[in-house]
Amino acid sequence: MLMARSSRSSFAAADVLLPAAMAYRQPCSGGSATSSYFGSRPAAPFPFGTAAQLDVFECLSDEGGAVPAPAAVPGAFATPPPPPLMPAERIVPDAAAGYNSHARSAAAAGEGPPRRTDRIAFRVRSDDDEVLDDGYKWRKYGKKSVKNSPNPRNYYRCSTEGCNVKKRVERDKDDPRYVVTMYEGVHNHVSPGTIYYATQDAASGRFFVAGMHQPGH
DNA sequence: CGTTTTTGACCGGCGC
DNA sequence: GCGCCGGTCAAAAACG
Repeated sequence: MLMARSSRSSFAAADVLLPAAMAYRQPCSGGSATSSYFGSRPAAPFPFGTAAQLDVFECLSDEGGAVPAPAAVPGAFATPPPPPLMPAERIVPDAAAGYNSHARSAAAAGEGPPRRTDRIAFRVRSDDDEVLDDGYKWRKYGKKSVKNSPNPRNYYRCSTEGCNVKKRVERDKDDPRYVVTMYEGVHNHVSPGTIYYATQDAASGRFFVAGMHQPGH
């Protein structure tokens, strides 16, 4: 079967600015593009452009459920999954519930204290592509149809060695124009296509994290 | 030729 | 205990 690979998401009109961690995806040809399962049409070179319509519907952790958006990383490394900088436009209870359920299972699976994981779910407007290209390189390792959705759920793992970040992607059952992406874990490396650096404002002491695409990469 | 995708099987948790 | 369900594995195929 011929699969379209390395196609990129093209999203509808922008509503919300994307978090810095994912806002700048370089259109580097020939590599490191997030693999795509459903997408098959040519897409914009910049999947996000400057922004995309995005719903961050919940940020979950094993410690106490919903947590506020992760603080910006005041350094250049250990870039977290795309942090929700914007308030949720809409809560998607089913998907969040499913994720909570999984969190419980994961915690119960091992003995001892529940492991700390960072879980974030996004809901992104995407008419024709399933995969949210966030600058990391993902390897698909599973696909499963889920009970309450006509759409299959796809499982991805960060293909960088030693990085155990996972994400699952499924189309919103209530509104097929949206794609729900759930991240689990924190990358222990920099995005392959992106350099992040931080500068500190002398006056306020605030850090500004910027993403720049690496020249020639 | 190395990497990624595909897909059915397998496994563990949970509810009944 | 059993069946359902979601998540992962792994071998083969496909792709660049």
